[in-house]
Formats: sequence, structure tokens, C-alpha cells
Amino acid sequence: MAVQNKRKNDPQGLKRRILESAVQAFAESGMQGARLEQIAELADTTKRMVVYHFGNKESLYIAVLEDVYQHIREHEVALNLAVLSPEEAMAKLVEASFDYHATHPDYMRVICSENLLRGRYIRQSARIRSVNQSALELLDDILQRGRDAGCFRDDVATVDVHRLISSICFHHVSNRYTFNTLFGDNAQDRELVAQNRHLAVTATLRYVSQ
Amino acid sequence: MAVQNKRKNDPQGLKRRILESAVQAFAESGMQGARLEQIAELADTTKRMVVYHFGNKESLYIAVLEDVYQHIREHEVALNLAVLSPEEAMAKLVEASFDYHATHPDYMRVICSENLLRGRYIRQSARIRSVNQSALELLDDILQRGRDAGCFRDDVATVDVHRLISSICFHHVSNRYTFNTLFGDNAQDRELVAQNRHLAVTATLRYVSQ
Amino acid sequence: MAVQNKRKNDPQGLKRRILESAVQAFAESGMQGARLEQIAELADTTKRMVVYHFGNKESLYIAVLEDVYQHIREHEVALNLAVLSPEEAMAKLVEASFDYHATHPDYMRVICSENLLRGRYIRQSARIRSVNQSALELLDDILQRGRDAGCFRDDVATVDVHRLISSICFHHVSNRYTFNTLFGDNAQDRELVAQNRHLAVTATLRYVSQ
Amino acid sequence: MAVQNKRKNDPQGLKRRILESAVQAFAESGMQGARLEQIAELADTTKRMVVYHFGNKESLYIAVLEDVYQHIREHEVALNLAVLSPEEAMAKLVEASFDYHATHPDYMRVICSENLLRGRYIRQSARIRSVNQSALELLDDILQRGRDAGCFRDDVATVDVHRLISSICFHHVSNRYTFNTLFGDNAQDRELVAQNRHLAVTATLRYVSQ
DNA sequence: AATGAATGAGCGTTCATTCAT
DNA sequence: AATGAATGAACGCTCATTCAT
Repeated sequence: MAVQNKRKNDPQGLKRRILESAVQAFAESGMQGARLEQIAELADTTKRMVVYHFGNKESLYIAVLEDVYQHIREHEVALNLAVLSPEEAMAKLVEASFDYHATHPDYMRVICSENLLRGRYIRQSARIRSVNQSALELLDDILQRGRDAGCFRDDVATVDVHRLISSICFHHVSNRYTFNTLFGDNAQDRELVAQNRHLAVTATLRYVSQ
Repeated sequence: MAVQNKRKNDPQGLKRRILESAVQAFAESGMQGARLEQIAELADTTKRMVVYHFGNKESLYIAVLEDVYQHIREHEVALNLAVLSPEEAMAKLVEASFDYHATHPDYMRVICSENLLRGRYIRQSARIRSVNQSALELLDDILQRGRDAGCFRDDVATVDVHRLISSICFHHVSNRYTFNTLFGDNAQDRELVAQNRHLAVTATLRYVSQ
Repeated sequence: MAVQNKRKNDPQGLKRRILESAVQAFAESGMQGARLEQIAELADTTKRMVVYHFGNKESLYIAVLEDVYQHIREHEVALNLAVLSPEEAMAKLVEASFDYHATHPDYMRVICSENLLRGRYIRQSARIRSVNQSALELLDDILQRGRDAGCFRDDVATVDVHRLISSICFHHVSNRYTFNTLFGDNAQDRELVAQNRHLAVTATLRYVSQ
Repeated sequence: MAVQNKRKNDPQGLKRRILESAVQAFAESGMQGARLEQIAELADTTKRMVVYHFGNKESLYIAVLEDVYQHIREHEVALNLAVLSPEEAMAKLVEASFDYHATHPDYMRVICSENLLRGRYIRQSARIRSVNQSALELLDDILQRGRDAGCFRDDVATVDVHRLISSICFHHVSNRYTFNTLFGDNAQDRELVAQNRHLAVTATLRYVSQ
């Protein structure tokens, strides 16, 4: 009985399983391409229950988008960079960002898809915007400390640094297939990752340093 | 009669129209999301004729991919950078690349889609690889001249510089919707473009310069 | 607390609200087309409670049918026609019938739907039949008085007169959309109603009079 | 081979079969209640082909509406009433109308459904309106001849006569289930029909006669 | 070279009802 | 008396592709 009902009458658990399955499915196939059937299967439930708990596919997709960004930022604020010197903090932030992008390709794929939809859904969620405010605050603190210490330029905008870091980290994940097919020299994957990680840190530091 | 047959008995013209319509459609909706019906409509023909001339959707998509990369590189080699100083050449290359990305969002969208498909189709076309070889050659020449002139570092890899430039230029186009929704300060679009263009040039030069 | 529970713990009030909402919904969409969800919403409750109080959709529909016919006949017997002369009584009956049809389109729509179902549900309710007996009795009395007074024919059957009146009154409401679309001359609605009302009275009187 | 392909490559025949099946289905269940699957089955084809030939359910329904009215009017104009005396022509028109209604309950059911939809679809077809113009013209001719002959009143409007006839004929078919359940005296169906037919003729003649 | 007809598989969503408290 | 969770069945419609000329 307990086994039979293992997955019954636990709506919160079910919603969580559906959400996580949906992240996978939307990452793989996008908002339109993902199939409720597949999401249901991954969550060990039925299409019917997905609709029951999330209303429709679009609402589920928005919930996924919110989940993705919340995780990204939660990880970032947990880094505790304030105890490091500006250069060390900046380097660690870039490395952590790079690693997070690299280890969470599904999140990056969801963001790619959303951009292909011209941000049609992210625009609808005020919650996503508020969740992301921490990103610039955190970076701004490091830059300010660096300027005060005389090691960082005072003519770089916070948002530009964020964009630079994002560009390199995101590109490494999102464009890897075409870029490596065209320009890859068959290097081992591990080497390639290390090289790109180094590029991210170096390019950023050279951009912000005096 | 002539008017009635304006679009008949011109298979090459029809194929060209289908291909251009397909670029639009695949850019908008990706390989899976694009609809033959819509491509046919854009090309002022029928679904049946699209299949007739290109066999199936996948073959058409590969033809589109080849078309996209050929255009990108053709534009690049036409820049005639050899006559400029290394710094000027590098700056102009970045600016040109940035502008080309910005003015050809459809091409970038196709590349995004292809990466979401894990490069499944680009891998199948040897022609695309050969077409892209010019990119690194061109950049390598500038870097070498810069090193000879003593203004560029000799520890930067060509492919890394290409990746850095691509990252920033691509991100500006491909991630604009999410990035600007989350971190945009409602700046005018024109200002934003100018700022990002400047970021691309500056970050690249600081990365390669002594 | 009182406000919060305003609509709670009043099962009779809730049942009444559900029934009235059901009349609307079944009138709008028929037995099959009506949605429990919509009925629940109109009654400010949940689908679950509709089922709880009425068992299932069919039982609720039968309750609605009974409600409809009871109202129709209650109104008719309240006319107090016995004090009028036969002609006046007949005219007033027709006018009252016409007006009741015109002002209660929802009831007529329910009856239409039920006929489209071939009377499948009305047949199940003995109560409806007994409730309707007053209609012919009332009309029969007028006709008898008219014959006694020498002003009405003695070769018209009561049920035929009832059918004639019903036909015209019902048609005015139930067929108005197709009939007026096809044969309407864009007359003001008020004029059209007056004209049809006059037709009902005149045709009936000419049918029954010597 | 011939047998196997009996029902293939005959798009006109297929469209006709689908249309006739659709009349049945829409008559039985209305626009919303009818099922494409059932229509397809009746027409010995697939749901897919119904959509292929008619676009969607609503377009098919409109085609059915047009078919229904076209048949009704075609039958009417074929009566050749001009050769009869006004009274005979009027009587024959009413009888023919009554009989047509009685023998084509499906058409009446479709019209009922359409009125329950508030004429939403009939309004969309200009063709239906033009097809129906013959009805009033035909009746107007009889009335005019009757007035000229001195046997018909000159204060009855053509549209009112049409409405009166339609009311009785339509009611006989459309309201038979509820009316006979409530007021029927278990007469044989044949007697009942004859009685109602007589009522239609008599009530009409008494309405129009001097 | 070109095309109308045909098709199987599958999708997101809806709905009345039952389960389990 | 009241309710959140769950569910099977079905529906209209879409799509890339093939058939047959």
C-alpha cells in the first residue's frame, strides 16, 4: 500500500518532479518543441496531471524560466566574495560563473530558446526581474572596491563587465557545437574547457585593470 | 500569359526564393518549428514544390546553413584589412564583425538553433568547414603583424581572440532579449548598440595588446 | 469571519444558486454543451460542489427542466382570465403567452435543446407532465365559454388552439436569428415584436372565431 | 483494383459524401456536439480528409447550412403554384411546406441548432440570404393574385404569412417531443400529422381570407 | 517540371467524474 | 457538509510526406 501510493497524494513533490522534468524537456526542445507527454513521462505521471498542476504549457514554461534564473542567482550570491581582494574576487566570480554555465548547459539552452522567442515569456514575469537584481549589485561591489584600491579602472560600467563575462561564459556553452566544428583543433575536451576558462578570466581582468 | 507565367518555368528562381524564405523561417522557428507551409507561402509557391525541389525539410535546412556561413565569410574577406596597421586592422575587424552580427540577426538565430540541435546538421556538411577556414587565417595575419610590430602580445592564441570577438558580438544579438529585460536601463537602442560595439573593440584590444 | 463564510453552510441557498446558474448554462449551450465548470463559476462555487449536490449533470438537467415548466405554468394560471369575455380572455391569453415567451428566452432555449435530444429527459419526469395539465384546462374553459356565447366555432380542438398559439409565440423567440437574418427588413426590434404579437393574436382569433 | 479504388480519386464524390454525413451529424448533435470522427465514418473516410476538403469544422458547418437552405428553397420553387387559383395555391404551398418540414427533420434540427447559436454562422453567409429570396417572392405573388381576385385581405403582410406558415410547420417538427409528451393524447402518429397539417392550412387560410 | 489528393501519427487541451479524506 | 487531487477518454487540428498522374 505504501509502495503503491508512494507517488500519490504528494502534490508538492509531484509539482517539483514535473518542474524538473520540464526544465529538461524545454532545454532539449524549446517551448514549442517540448512535449507534455515526455515531461509527464520523465516525472512519472500523466499529461493530464501536468495540465492540472500548471494550467497549460506556457505557464509551465514560465515557471521553468523562473526556476532557472533563481538557481543561477542563488548560486552566485553564495560565493561570499566580499572577503577576497578585488582581483581575487573578480577572478573567482568569473571562474564560478564559467563553471556554472559549463555545468548547467540545460539552463543555458532554456535561455537560448527564450531569446529565440524574442523574450516573449521572460517579459511576463516580474519575479524573474527582481530575482536577478543581485547580479549587478554583487559585481558593482567588487568593481568599487577595486577602484578604491587603485587596481581597477574607473571608466568601466558594471553592466559592461557583466556583459563581457556573460558573453564568454555563455558562448562557451551555447555555441560550442558550431564553433568547435568550425574552429576546433580536436583538442581534448578538458583542455578546451581549461583554455576557455582561462580566456574568460584573463579577458575580464585585462578589461577592468589599470 | 506572360504575367500569368511570371513565376513559372523558372526553376532556378524558384529554388532561390525557397532558400531565402527558408532562411527566414528557420531563423524564426528553428529546424523543427519552421513550417513547410510557411516557407512555401513566403516563396509564393506550394508546400509540394518545396519538397519537390529540396527533397525534405532536413536537406533544405542544411542548404540554409551552408548559405548562412558562406555569406558571413564572404563579407569578412572583403574587408581588405591588410593595408591597415595591426591595431587599426584589429579594431576594424571587430567593428565589422559586430556590425555584421547586428545587421544579420537571422543568421545568428539559425546558428543558435543549430547549436540547440547540438550541431547535428552542421557536422554533416564538409563544405561549411572549408568555407570557414578564411576566418582564422585572416585574424592570424593581423596578430602576427602586431607581434612583429611589438604592439601585440605573443601569448595569445588566434582561436581565443576569434572566440572573444565572437562571444561579444554574438551575445549582443542572441541574448539581447533576456539580457536587456533583466539588466537593461531602458537606454535608447542606438546608445545601447554603440556601447556594446565599443565594449567589443576595447575588450579585444586590451586582451591582445602588450 | 462572517464575510468569509457568507456563502458557506447554507446548502439550500447554494443548491438554489446552482440551479439558477444551470438554467442559464443549459439555455446557452444545451445539455451536452453546458460545462459544470461554468455552472460552478456562475454559482460562485466549485465543480466539485455541483456534483456533490446534484449527483451528475443529467440529474441537474432534469431538475432544470422541471423548474422551467413550473415557472411557465405558474405564470399562466395567475392571469385570472375567467372574469373576461371569451374574446378578451383569448386575446389576453395570447398576449400574455407571447410576452412570457419573449421575456424568457432562456426557458425557450432549454425546451429547444430538449427537443433536439428527442425529449429524452422530459419523458423521465412524471412531475413535469402533471404540472402542465393546467394549460389545456385553462384554454378549454375559454373556448367553451366562447362557444356558449356563439362567438367561437365549435369545430376547433383545444389542443390545436394551444398548438397554434405556442407555434407563433415559440417561433418568434426560437427562430428569430435565422428568420430575421433571412427575411428581416431591418425594422426596429420594438416594431418587430409588436408586429409579431399582433400576428399571434389575430391569427388565433381568426382561427377560433365564427 | 477497381473495387479497392472505388472510393479513391473522386474528390467531388468524397466532398458530397462528407457534406451529407455532416448534415446528419450536425442535425443530430449541433455544431459543437458533432464529431469529425463520426462525420468521417459516415462518409467512409477519415477525419483528416474532412479537414482537408473543408478546412475546419466551422467551415463545414456553414457549407451544411448553405446546403440545407438551398434544398428547402429549390423544392419550394419547383411547386409551380402559378397555375393554381390563389386559394388552391395557398393551400398547396402550406401543405407542401408542412410535408417538407415533416419529411426533413434533419434540416429543421440544423436550423434549431443555428438559432441556439444565435445565428452566428448563418450571418456569415451572404449566399444563404440570396438563396432564400425566392420564398417571399413566391408567397407575395399568391397573395397579390388573391387580393386582385377579391378573396384575400389586403391588410396582411407577406412576411407575416410566411412567418405564420413557418411557425406551425416548424413547431410540428421541432417541438414534437416536448409538446406531445405534455399534451399528446396518444393518438396514432399518422392521425396527429394529418391533424397538424390540417391546422396549418386552415389557420393560414382563415388568416389571409376576407 | 509540376501538382491535387491523400494520409498516419501525434499534439495540447477539455471534461465529467471518482478517490480519499 | 465539503473539498483538493487525480484521471481516462476523446476532440479538433497540424504536419511532413507519399501517391498517382
